[in-house]
Amino acid sequence: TMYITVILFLCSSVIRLYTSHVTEISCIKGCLNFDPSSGIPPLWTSLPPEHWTRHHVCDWLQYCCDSYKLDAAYISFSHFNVLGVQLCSMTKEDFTEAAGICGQHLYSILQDIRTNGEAEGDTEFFECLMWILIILGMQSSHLWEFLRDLLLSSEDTSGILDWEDQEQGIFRVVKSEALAQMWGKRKHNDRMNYEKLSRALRHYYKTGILERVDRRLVYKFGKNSYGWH
DNA sequence: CCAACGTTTCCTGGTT
DNA sequence: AAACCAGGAAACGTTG
Repeated sequence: TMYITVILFLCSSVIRLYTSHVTEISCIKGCLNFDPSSGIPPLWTSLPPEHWTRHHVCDWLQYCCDSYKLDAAYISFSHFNVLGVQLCSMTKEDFTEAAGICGQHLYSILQDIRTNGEAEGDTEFFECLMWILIILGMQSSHLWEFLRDLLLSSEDTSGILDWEDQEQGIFRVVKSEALAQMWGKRKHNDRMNYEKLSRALRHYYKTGILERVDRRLVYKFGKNSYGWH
């Protein structure tokens, strides 16, 4: 239970963080600079260049050669048998001496990483996490999960949806149309409204996902829902 | 291509 | 009167 709760919390936070920036999964795929099917991204991507070991520097060179189609024959690898700190202190001239025209490319790539370093490391981390969640099929796409995650998130939901009694799983829809808009956004459907959302919720009564509460805009999680305690 | 699933859309009629 | 609620019926998109 603890494990599931932690995973659910992580999922909802990461997904919410992401859906606010990215509208489509394909977008996320496009942002990634590594092939998810071949495993995790190289370690150096999550570290600032200043902290790279000789090995990281080597990996980075290899990556640059592959990704930017640089000819390794022009690169004097002995010049790059250095620590990250030393690599960062190298001037553009040093790079040119070590790898000619490729050196200038490498120099600008490195400077780019250094300037965007922190943020890139962060987004990279979340992209990676996001991918893992998608691969594990943990992106909740069902309406009741969407509501549950919204209720569970510490994020300010601007009083759109609130617990009435979390122990019993009773919650209240505060701003019905705003909620419908959020759901519509998630499903890329701008024609969504509370009339239709509530119809979908009423379908849940027969499957035990929700139980009826005879109060306007109040719903209750049923025995076939989980993760809201 | 099929079928099941989870809605989405539309609707009629009733309640607060 | 506006906003909700109850479900039937059928269309729809995704997934297995």
